[in-house]
Amino acid sequence: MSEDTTPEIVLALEIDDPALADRLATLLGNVAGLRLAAPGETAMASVVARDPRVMPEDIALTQRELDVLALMAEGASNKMIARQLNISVHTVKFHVGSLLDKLDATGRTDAVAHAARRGVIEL
Amino acid sequence: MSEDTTPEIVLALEIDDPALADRLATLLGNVAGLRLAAPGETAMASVVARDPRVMPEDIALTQRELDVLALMAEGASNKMIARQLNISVHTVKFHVGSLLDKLDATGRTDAVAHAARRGVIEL
DNA sequence: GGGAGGACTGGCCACCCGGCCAGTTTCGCA
DNA sequence: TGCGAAACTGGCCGGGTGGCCAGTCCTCCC
Repeated sequence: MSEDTTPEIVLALEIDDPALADRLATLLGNVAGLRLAAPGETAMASVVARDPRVMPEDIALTQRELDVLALMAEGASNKMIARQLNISVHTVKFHVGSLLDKLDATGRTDAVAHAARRGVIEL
Repeated sequence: MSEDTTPEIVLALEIDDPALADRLATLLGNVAGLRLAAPGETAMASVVARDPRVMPEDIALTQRELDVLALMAEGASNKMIARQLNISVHTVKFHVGSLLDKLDATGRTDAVAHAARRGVIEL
């Protein structure tokens, strides 16, 4: 069938590491049906670095901590989280405390930022 | 040098759109020197969707607000921000208030999350 | 010269946050 | 069967946060 519909995928490279970026550009540049985005062009998808700094899973958050963390990322207060999860504010504080500890954060804002950086949560 | 170090690039697909993900998987699956990551495998880079929310600067934050925002994302308290920027805590609160307003956030955590989502700051 | 906006500062105050102490139940596992 | 981990709850309290009021300096622009 003729490819007049040309479902060509435009990919952007967003890689800091020059070496890796170069290799990717070389490899991806020769793939039919795929094109690297021109500077400033709007791409359909991007290739981003998945840096090797402490990958998740070694953080080991409990399910409940994940619940609390997700609501924290929404900007919810302890009171709101308590209401949402049907637990007391004290319990929320308990989980928040564990999160600050495990994520090595100084406060809830820092905790959310750290978690997002490590891919534990998605903003 | 010989290629015993096998510089094979491991790519992860993090695309929500099933159609796009499928096409990418097909295209990228046949590229020599490149491999798609197995589920759970640590990838060197990821292919992510470049959603159309082009993050325009319609938010219009002042330079000072950006300064404060950046430090907020680091988990800094108002006091720390004041010290860092050599201004009073009151002024920091003033800027934080403007930030909450402009970013439509309920608190500093929410503000940082919103800003990160819109690409105003990088975590 | 007068207005508008930005940056900056102060006081005051209700509320929230995080850390400390203490306790309970439930569950899985050795 | 006992023991640890997880989840849950309470009181207390110092300090942080955010919203309100007020004001002073600038600079840019009509």
